[in-house]
Amino acid sequence: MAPQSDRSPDEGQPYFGGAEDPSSAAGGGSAGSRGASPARTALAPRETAARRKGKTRRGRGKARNEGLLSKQKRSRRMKANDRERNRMHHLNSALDALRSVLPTFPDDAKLTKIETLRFAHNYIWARERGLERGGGGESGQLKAQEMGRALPPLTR
DNA sequence: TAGGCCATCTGGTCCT
DNA sequence: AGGACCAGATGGCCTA
Repeated sequence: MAPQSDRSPDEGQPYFGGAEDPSSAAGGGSAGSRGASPARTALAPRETAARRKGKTRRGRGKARNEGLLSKQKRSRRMKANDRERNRMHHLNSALDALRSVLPTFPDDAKLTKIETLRFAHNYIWARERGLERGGGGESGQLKAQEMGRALPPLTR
């Protein structure tokens, strides 16, 4: 995974002034393919595509009150944005770490965020059950497919 | 084209 | 005062 190094602090360009800010990169995220569907298994990360095109995710329009904000307020906002971005990157890193220990089928399938959380919950649940039954050891190693069958209440 | 997923921005709230 | 956390809004990318 690529923590913050993924994006330089400079990329947190202010957008107060303009609608489109080409200098800012698309987020250093994840995403791509999703679980079960075989068609979505080996896709290039979305961020790459976004960057290639030099697209930006900037702009919400809402508080785009150009120049109305005081300099101090603006700089505070920019800093807050930066922190928020980093915070989310940390969160995503943790999610990636979680993904990496979960069995998926096919192996290279990438779970979405919500799928990762739900699957982790199910996985823990299933393993606990396995241990309870004295299976322990290798029998506790559930395959992703099996996980799909014996799912606890929390599924979608 | 619609729907899903995601990154980012933003303002509010709570905490230190 | 400033940082962390959160949820809503927005818009881009991708797949069916």
